[in-house]
Amino acid sequence: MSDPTPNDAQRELIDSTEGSYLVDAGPGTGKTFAVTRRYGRIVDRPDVEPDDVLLATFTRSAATEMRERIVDHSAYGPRELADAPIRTFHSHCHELLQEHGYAAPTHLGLDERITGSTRILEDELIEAERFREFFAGFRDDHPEHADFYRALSAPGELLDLIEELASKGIFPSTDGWYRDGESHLDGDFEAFRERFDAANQPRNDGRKQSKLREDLSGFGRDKAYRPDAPTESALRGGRGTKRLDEDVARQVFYEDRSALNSFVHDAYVEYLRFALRRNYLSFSFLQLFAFVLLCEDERAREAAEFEYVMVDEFQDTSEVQFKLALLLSGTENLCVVGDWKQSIYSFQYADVDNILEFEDRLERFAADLNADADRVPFDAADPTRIELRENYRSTESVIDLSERAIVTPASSGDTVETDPADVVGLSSNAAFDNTVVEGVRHEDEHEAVLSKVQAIVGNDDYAVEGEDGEPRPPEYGDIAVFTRTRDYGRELLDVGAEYDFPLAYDGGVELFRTDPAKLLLAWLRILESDADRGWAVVFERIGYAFDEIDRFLETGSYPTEPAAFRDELRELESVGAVARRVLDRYGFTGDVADVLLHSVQSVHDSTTATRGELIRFMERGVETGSTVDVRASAGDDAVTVQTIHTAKGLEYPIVVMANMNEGRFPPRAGGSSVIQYRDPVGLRQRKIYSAERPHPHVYDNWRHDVIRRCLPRAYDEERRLLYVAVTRAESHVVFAAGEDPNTFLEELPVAVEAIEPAVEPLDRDAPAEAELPFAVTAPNGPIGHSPHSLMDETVFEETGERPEAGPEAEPETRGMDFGSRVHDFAEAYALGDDVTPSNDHERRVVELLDGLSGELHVEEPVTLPLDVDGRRVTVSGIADLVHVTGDRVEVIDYKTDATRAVGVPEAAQRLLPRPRRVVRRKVGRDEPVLHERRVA
DNA sequence: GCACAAGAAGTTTTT
DNA sequence: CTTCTTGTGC
Repeated sequence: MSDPTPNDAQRELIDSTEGSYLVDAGPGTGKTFAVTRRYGRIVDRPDVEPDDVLLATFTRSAATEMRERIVDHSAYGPRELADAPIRTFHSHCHELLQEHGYAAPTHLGLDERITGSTRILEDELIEAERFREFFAGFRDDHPEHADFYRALSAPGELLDLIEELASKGIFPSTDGWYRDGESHLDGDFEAFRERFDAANQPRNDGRKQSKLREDLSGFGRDKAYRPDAPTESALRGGRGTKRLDEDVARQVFYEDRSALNSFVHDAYVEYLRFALRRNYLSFSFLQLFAFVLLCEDERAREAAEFEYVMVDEFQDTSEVQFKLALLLSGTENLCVVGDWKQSIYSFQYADVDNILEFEDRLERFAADLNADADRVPFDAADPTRIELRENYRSTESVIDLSERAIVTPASSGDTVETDPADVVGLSSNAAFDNTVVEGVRHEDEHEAVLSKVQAIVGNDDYAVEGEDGEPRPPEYGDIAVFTRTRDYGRELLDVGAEYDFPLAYDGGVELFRTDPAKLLLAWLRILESDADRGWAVVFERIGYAFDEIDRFLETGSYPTEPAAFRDELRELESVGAVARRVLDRYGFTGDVADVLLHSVQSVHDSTTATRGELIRFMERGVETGSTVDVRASAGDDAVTVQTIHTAKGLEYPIVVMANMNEGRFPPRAGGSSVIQYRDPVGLRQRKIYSAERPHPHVYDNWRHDVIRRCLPRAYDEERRLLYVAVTRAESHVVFAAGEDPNTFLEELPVAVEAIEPAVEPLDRDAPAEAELPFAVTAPNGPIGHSPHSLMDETVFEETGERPEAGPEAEPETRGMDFGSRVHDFAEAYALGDDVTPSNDHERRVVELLDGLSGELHVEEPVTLPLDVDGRRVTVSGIADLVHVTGDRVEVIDYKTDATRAVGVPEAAQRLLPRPRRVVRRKVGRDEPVLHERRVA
């Protein structure tokens, strides 16, 4: 890739070892090459040892790669560099705490200690479990925060908030907030007012109302505000008014948030204590304590300081990581390397302003850290900027396209702030430029992609550079298909499997929604309680018809073979052994099965969960769609299918950017959290619960509704995503869309051709989507939907007046407790168990369920719009199985174990989904890479 | 050209 | 929860 002889800019970076540097290193500019050479140059000096130089990376694999390349080019061998500080921020913090961190918690007022046995909890799923456990105890101990428990829909929401605060360096202490944390929570009115004013400017020379006023059209509709909220017309003024009153900024910014602050504080600090007592630290807390340690313990700081600090992929760092880099710098020799255009990890708390506003932040953070002690250099830092402009990967045409992409609007109302002139332009080093940039379009998107790929393979028009530097016709392995979402990738894989198309998926799989997981869950349920919901799955898998299954379950006399297998499982000691036997029984041997085994085993080991808890853990995994990574090994001549995020850092001769057919973009994850932190307004609450009324009542926060429209969502990250995708390509870029190309595709200089997919489907009758495109009538009531929805306020809204009177002694009957109790009741009732309602809520549930008789529209996952008293209520859940026999279709929801059989209109029968094909793929001998995480 | 309302359709990414 | 579309009315 990059030439062994550095170009001028690389030379400058390599040679400039003293002082502060901000390096703009675009894709393919030989960044790793230059950074590793720079490192080598520094440590090869007689007075410098590897221990004097910190090279911080974002990922372990990047650290490994750096280390290897340094070994190749410096006087040091692998052994001498084995312990050199070339690491991720996280592992360095770990190291630091091991060495000096024993008393770190005391600086926050905590009595607990960090010891050699304190473990790092890497697994987010397990952390979520732990947090759930913590929060249950916290609720019991702190009844004073009851209003907030009602406000949260799940504890995970609070964990997310805590992690976000930690990523920004906002920490609690036992008697308040650490350093100036509280001021961040309170926000910055002046900064907010600037944004308010910007959004409140009338447009078109004053002829048109401000964006803010327009967005607030319909203010309060479908909302329940407290009585002190202004009416829509009071807020917006009468018709023809062009802007909101200036004073609104003040009104919405200032509200009493002391109870909120104190709730978040208490939960935060107690969770820190809980984690320490359980002897574990999460990734975020690792950084939190490292920061506190370096701030408070001068001796530790001095011992931890480096003469040289380099940070790779700086665009991916969080605020706290930036500050850690400063604290770890004993001199001004700080060099950060990155590319703001490739910052696509904001959900991971990466803060693109670290690099975009590097100079400002450097000055500000250094001043903050030095406010009450002399902690870091950089008092008068004047960082030098170095720009790497030579691109060794892509053709000029591809680079041009990418530089258009980074300034292309994502939607019609989107304004691009970036000035094209501010983008550091790259120049290509490619031997030849035969680049094809084109778009294809057909409503059968997947087929369109596949047939386009077929048209490219072996086609000289799409020649790529061979090993010898000469053009050669492309192969499958030269092509990568990128998508923004995992789902699209999996769909493409499913379609590809029908044609035996050589596709290799690389990325996350929704583990607990796979067949192996469902069967394992079923057997665990059988072992736990001989549960019908377990047996039903097992019998269905064997192939029994539903009436037969019903008979088994009713009589309790099971076929001998599965019953014998159950007895065999009962003999096994460990859950791991059970899992292995179950997976063996069904011949699940692929990557998914391996990862499942590992996952189940590790959860069980590390939380000492009982089997029952493991079952609930898996159930939650099904509900939340937890994913684990499965990486296909390269080598085979196959097209790589992956998300853009997964593809970052990689390169392919030909890139197909699929799924370019959505003009709209999804709301930001976390946007729906009830309690959230946002710059510059601090901690805010979207919904407010109040115990003042006889029945605790939920109000929407009108202030929040105004505030959030002053902080509009920017599409910069979508643009950066597109930029990352395009710059992966060496030679050719193809965009693929469905019927309607999105704004990106329309705005880019790409000819989009409507094509006829040439891949002949094996089965013309197979529907493109697993959906029953017809309405069916529910035979007798409620069975078959998830009672989850009964937690939903709308159900109560829709079914009549909310309960006014009631036992006042139950202030916590709403919110989570209420939800789960009603859920349990509803589930039991829906399943026909012999339960009788014991309070008004449950009576209401019975009334609701009995009253359901409307039309059912079944999809997968299921969304069931039901008519209740002529009004529409949406009830959702997951259908695990759509079973088709002849002219009947049966829908099962494993969670409720509910089944529903309905007749299918003849005309619709050919549209029925076929049983889902299990796609299994060889992934070579490599161990599957396991990265578990939650998906909100 | 602008204001306003209502409906429809989209509903992540993962070190 | 957001954006886009459509239709009505000033």
